[in-house]
Amino acid sequence: MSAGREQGGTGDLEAVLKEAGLRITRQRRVILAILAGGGDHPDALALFRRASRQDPSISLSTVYRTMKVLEERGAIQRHTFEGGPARFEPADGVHHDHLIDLETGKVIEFRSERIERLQEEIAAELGYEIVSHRLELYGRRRGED
Amino acid sequence: MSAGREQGGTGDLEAVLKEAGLRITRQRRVILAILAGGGDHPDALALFRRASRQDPSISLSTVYRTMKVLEERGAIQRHTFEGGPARFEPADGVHHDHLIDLETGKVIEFRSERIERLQEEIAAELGYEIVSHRLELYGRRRGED
DNA sequence: ATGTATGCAAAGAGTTTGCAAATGT
DNA sequence: ACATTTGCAAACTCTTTGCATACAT
Repeated sequence: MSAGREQGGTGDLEAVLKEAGLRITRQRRVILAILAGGGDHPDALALFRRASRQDPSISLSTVYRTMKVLEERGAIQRHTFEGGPARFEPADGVHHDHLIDLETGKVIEFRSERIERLQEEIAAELGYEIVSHRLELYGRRRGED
Repeated sequence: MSAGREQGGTGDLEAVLKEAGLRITRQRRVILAILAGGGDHPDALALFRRASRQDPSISLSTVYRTMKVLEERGAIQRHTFEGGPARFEPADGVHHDHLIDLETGKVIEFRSERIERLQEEIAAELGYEIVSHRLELYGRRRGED
């Protein structure tokens, strides 16, 4: 099992847009920078608030539209954790799962080859092939409370 | 790994309400029977439509309210699969995970002790204890398409 | 110059809630 | 009898969309 995340450069996401023939607008530049630099998993509203600080003209619609475009290109991932709104993170190529701290909402990433393999086996036994999957652990720090 | 579900009797859910000092109304009786007898994972609207057939006076609010009450008592589970609305199933005591057929939306239940154990290990390594978790495989039948 | 992206306001899906009337115990 | 539950409509949260204007290329 492994945990942690590598910071992707800001340019990665802009490159995705450029290569798709899409435009790098002032708003998108701001949003992408936040997404690439945050290292966390903000929802649309959080993104909007952070972006507004740098450019008060940005609208929530643009945040959503930008997320949609990036998601379609596979440049970001959209997660819908229990209950809450969708949260976004830059796709770092390697699939990983999430542990959500129930007190703080903080998200810890991890990856387990063994679990990945087991999932494949299970799907195969049931006669299926996996297209995608989602493993989320909701927990609290040990020795708290 | 194991798959399948056992049918719980209709009385189970009514008993939960009774023991909680809540009332068994005509509407609840209908909704609970559908839930217990369906063997599937209907969303609120599906539940509402099926219930309406037996009792056209039932409202969607009542479906939602009934789900909430049962969920609070741990008698049912609420799942929010990718994108869609919440879907409900009677809690059969033993935790299980889900494989969702992407073509049909059908849900197959399974349980893997090994995965359960691995999850615990991972959480422990990260310094957490698991409160709940969610493992969903999205796939398509092999040899199709 | 041209098509793309934007902000705004309105609409949409899913779910919850306030209220007065109905109903289970 | 009396608290609980109901149906209805309105409110709410999150997200998408139509449209006229602004902007990147």
